[in-house]
Amino acid sequence: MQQAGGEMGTGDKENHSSEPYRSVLKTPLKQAATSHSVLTEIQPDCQPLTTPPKPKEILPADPWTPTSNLKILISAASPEIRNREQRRELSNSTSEVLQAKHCLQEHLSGDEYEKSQPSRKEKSLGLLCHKFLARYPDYSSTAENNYICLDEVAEELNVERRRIYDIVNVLESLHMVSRLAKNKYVWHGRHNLSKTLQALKKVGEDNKYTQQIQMIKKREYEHEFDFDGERNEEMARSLGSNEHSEMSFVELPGMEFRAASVNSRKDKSLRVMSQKFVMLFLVSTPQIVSLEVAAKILIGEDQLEDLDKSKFKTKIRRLYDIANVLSSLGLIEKVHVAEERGRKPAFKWTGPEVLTDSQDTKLETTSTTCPPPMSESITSKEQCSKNLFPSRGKQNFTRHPSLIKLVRSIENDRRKIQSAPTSPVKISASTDQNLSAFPSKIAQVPAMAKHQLEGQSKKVKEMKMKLSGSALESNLSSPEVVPKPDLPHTTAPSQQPVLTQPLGVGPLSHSPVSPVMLPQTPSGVSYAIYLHPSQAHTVTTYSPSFMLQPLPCTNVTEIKSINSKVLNRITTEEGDNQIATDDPTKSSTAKERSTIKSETSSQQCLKRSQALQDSNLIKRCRSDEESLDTSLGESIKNERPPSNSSQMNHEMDSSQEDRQKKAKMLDQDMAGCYDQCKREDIPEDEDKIKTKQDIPVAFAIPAHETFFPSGYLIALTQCTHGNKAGFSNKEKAGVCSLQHTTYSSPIAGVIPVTASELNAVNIPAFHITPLNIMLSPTSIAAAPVLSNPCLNSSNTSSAQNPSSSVLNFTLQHVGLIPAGVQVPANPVLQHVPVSSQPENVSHSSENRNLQEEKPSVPKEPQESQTVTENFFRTPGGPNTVSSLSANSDGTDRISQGTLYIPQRKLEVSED
DNA sequence: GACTCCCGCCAAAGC
DNA sequence: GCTTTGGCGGGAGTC
Repeated sequence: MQQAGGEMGTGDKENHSSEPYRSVLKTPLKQAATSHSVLTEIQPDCQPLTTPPKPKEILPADPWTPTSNLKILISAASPEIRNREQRRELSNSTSEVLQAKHCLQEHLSGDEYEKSQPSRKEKSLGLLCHKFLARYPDYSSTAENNYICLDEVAEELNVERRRIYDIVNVLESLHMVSRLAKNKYVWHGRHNLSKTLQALKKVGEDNKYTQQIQMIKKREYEHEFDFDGERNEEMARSLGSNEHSEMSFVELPGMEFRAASVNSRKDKSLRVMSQKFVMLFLVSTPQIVSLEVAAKILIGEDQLEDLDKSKFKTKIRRLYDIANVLSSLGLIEKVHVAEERGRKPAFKWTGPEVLTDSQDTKLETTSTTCPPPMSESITSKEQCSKNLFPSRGKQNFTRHPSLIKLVRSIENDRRKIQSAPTSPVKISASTDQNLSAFPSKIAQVPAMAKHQLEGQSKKVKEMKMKLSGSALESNLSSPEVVPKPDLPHTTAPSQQPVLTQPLGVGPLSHSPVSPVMLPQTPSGVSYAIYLHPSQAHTVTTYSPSFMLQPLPCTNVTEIKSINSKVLNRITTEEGDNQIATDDPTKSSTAKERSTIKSETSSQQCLKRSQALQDSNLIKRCRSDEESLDTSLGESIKNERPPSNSSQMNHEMDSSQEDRQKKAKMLDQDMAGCYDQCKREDIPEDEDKIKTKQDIPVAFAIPAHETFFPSGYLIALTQCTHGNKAGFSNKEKAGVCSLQHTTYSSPIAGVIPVTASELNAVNIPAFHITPLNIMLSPTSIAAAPVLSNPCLNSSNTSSAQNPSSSVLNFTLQHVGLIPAGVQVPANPVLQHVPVSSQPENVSHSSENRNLQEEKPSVPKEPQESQTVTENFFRTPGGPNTVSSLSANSDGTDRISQGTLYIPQRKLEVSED
């Protein structure tokens, strides 16, 4: 009896006032312990665990047993059983319940009684939510009683009303329920879920949650390594002053909250938190959000400066509450992401895929979710959007000027080059909200296959094998034509969606190297940057807009090969799972990542940096020579129906045919090389942690650069073993991979090549010798992960200052000059304008296992060259970059040297 | 020891 | 003034 009194005493006031008997039913272990302690305290000589005096009350007909509570729980989970039990239970009087409980306590020892109680898990909010949801249909009908009385529900579920509030609040955030009146809610089910998710995603994009996540991760990294305190503060201020801090609850038209109370504490409301939490998933790619990041973002929106442990812990608690409900809804799933300091809790979005574009709501529903209407009116969305930020002028985000330029340029190029309906460009929608002008439907496609591809390294290997075989058989000169692995998720007729997506990383990857997905360019080229935690911040901080050299997205094999062999790793600090799209290749990359020596990466990075200049030069040249355009169009034609290539098709001449033949031959060589690479033993261990010194290197390339040289794909897709003379098999493989990557890339022209290099290789005047970059422990390397070969749209504005090597290559392939002839480098090419997209850099912390273990190509240091921070910028502004040769001897060649990326120094050597 | 998250205190808002 | 809501954080249970 005293125990009962003690329990009552510990109940909250609402229990006292309105739910007296309910508190009796709740049987947390904690209460037992409390009762015990109370007894001990009040009656020191009382045997806490001894069976209390048996009351003389009549034993209940249905005595409680150790499994009685479980039965109740089970019945609650099953609507039929639940209702039956509930009816029976409700028919019982309060006294009977008390008697039952007392009886149970009487018959069980303390331990037994505890064991008889539902375990902690059985009382979890998630299970409770399941029970709650079981009461109502997923899709309510008017015929049903959809009203929810909190008191009744609480009673029926034998929980405090407080817990019901937790559930209802989250459901409210998804507009699955709405408050009708005091203690009264209306059940909507999932009817509005698609709309809500769409709205949330839109809001999340508008709020630049992607960037916020990037910043958070950047801060984490910087804080962890204590790199730059000032920058940390700056970042903190940036986040703390985030204009989105005032974001209010997202409402759907017609579903505004009726009660003012819902907005009274909205700033910290579980509803708002829930919506923000969901937003993070919807805008992230892969759709995995760690609790830590989510909590920091949510806190940051409140008061970053007040960030302390207690607040953080509280936020985490709330996020767990929300996550439990969302998990019950089948929207998320708990996972863990491995980090250097151990694994961290995270959640993966398992709900319907949400597209923000028009008709757009493509929902891959979960087992419990029925597909909502496929289309939502834009008007509705706009209304919703207005609702979301009724009073926030700041909500209108403008595209960065550089992006506007880029978009325009790309659009122009697209009109010129891409006319086919199946144009890859269309498929590769930008995931960057800043590039919202480009529908991102396609960008979402990769995510759809994420789950299927995750953890399927075997599949990836098989795909690689297929690709390799295909490559051998392929007569296509362009990597784009390489048969692409069957992607289960690809629903679009065009091949690009999945493949053109940036090489994502397995969401669960936990390598210290954080893969960062760079925002896709409007043309759809996506990039992934793998960041080493210790270097993540460097590049992005000051070169926010640089982009990685795109790799052909045609197949996984290429990517893998690149990652494992050539160390095309991109290290930027910004961006974590944001823009990275879920690509099947991603998982393969993450899982098959092998360690690579930084030297090799450095080499390639350096090369690419130079290539960047070259690409610009090519662009410039292209504007002067139609032949270049023809070449570009030709490459495109190879993978498109002639009828669709309006501008390109009419210019097939003998020189082009010649080039195509060359391309075929080279492709075969490439395939062989590729095969070789494929055979190499590539570690699949994702968890191998690299030392900070073992820095993956990748080269960041301005976004513009990635678009340009698409027209030269044909010539660049080749890889000849002869070029690798002097290299070991692995080295050859690496070189081949590099070449493959480089050449097959639409931006092949971006790859820097010196005249001497051209002489050294047999490949069509365009060979890239592996560069060895010696990275300091803190240096950053970025590697192209994936490119969209289909995205041939080039930015003429960015075509500037090409290097002689590229020019030679171009001219040779165009037939303007003999293969052996070399055109002198143009010393004028010192600065290459590049578009910056700082805000677009994404960072994926979940995918950090990208460091390769494979030995890198031996470095052969020669000369040194210093590249300033401005490497990614030009004096003209954020959209330009200084060439690598800015501090060199005036030539456009980089044979060896030090590459400085924002406060990071890269030791570059060349073979 | 860290992670989870149940539990209920208690204050704000609602009626 | 009572009730409803729900923010919040202690601390127990779990891993």
